[in-house]
Amino acid sequence: MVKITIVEDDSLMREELMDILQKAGYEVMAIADFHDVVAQIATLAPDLVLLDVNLPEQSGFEICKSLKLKGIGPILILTSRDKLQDELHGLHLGADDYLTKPCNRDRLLARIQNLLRRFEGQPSLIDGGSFSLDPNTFTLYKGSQSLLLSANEGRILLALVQHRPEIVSKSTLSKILWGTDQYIDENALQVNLTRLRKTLRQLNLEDQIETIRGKGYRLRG
Amino acid sequence: MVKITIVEDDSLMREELMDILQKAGYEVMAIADFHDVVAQIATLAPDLVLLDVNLPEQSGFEICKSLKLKGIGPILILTSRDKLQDELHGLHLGADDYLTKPCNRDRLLARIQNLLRRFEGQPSLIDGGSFSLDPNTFTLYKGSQSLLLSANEGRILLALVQHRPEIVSKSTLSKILWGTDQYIDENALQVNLTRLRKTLRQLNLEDQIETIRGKGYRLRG
DNA sequence: TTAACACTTACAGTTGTTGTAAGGTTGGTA
DNA sequence: TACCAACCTTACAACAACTGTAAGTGTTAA
Repeated sequence: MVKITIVEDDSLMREELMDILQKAGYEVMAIADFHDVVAQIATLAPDLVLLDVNLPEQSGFEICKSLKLKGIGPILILTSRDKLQDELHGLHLGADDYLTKPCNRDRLLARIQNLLRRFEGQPSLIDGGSFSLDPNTFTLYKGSQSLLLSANEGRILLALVQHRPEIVSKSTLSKILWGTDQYIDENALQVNLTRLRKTLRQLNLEDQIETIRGKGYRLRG
Repeated sequence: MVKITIVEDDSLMREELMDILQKAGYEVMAIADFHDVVAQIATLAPDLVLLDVNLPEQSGFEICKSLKLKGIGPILILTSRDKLQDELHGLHLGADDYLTKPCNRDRLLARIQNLLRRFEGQPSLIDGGSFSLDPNTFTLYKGSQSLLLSANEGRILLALVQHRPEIVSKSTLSKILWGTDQYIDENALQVNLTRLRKTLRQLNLEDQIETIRGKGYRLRG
């Protein structure tokens, strides 16, 4: 069941939206308390957020920005009038789509469907700053390019991405590769790092991995 | 340099769009010949397509659909009036955003920026209906799951996806795998199909490939 | 200058991918 | 029901990719 969270202070409008969405088969939750909206939404973990920009406590734009920073899903912004400034502002803050009130039922549902489709089929890639990594198949993406990492390359890079931008010790990497940090084969690890760097060179990402002498490795950014 | 391709038959409008985009720092290319637009765009490999739906030769919607099937995106659709039906139709065909003409300069640029940002980190996956395929690494995605196909498996599935839902003949597949349809090794192809199906079973996608006796294979949907 | 640390390259064992071969199953037709 | 062509499955060996080992060459900081 697809979950949608509505953030709208006008109770009449809110009821109408809930009604439309529920009849369309969505599981709808509305925010009633406008303190700390971002935390509430994060807890609800909806598949889509319907966000009015005119709110009592906090600007909808602020909320939009915070949600995007937390990597929370598609956001459809609602605004009362066709304010161009509002629209531009919202888009720049990372809103995924924009709709003016009062809104046509079919248009609303079409926009929502479109957003959900866009995000649903998307794999859950891990953000590495200037690239993304599929943690499952170790497919590496940069812009529209993609390439495959071998199992060892992928496991090392994944560890680095997950700890970014902190240092990952050799013993940690050793544990990841061979399940133990007891008897580290320093050289084997080294060879695998060389191989990873060589592969990353294909996407001009070689200098992303930084060596911290005596400590380990880390990803820039 | 970000490349944008404009598909617009009204030369006045086209010039204006080109001017706006060039002044904004984009590398702009316009389609002049409206035969086989999709192939032209594929060759240009733009970072974004600005597509008018009212075209002489072929419907903009058809082009939109074909582009999406080829994994080319993002697509910003232009339409003359605020036709709700056009908008809904476009969104359902996978357009990524929608704008009415005549369009405000700032709004156009904001929409484009937004689309580019959205797609920047994103890999260009090809939509296979209930799954997506990275045409480069042959990584297969379904929901949040992903797995890797071998080279042969990937090439077969890619061909099927690109022709969906039409039938792909054995000789076509043979040409894709071995560069020739002259001396088809029916059995070798068959074995590769069995292997692909077996792999797809892991994501419950096995029955996606349908056998058309005497003709070839096709993807459902 | 030196010793510890970091990096590179080549080689061989292992694993995964692919075409071949041989036999089984299915579906339309008489 | 019996037949045949089309389709499917499995096992095997040749081939390519990945990985650890070994034996070196650079680099850094005291």
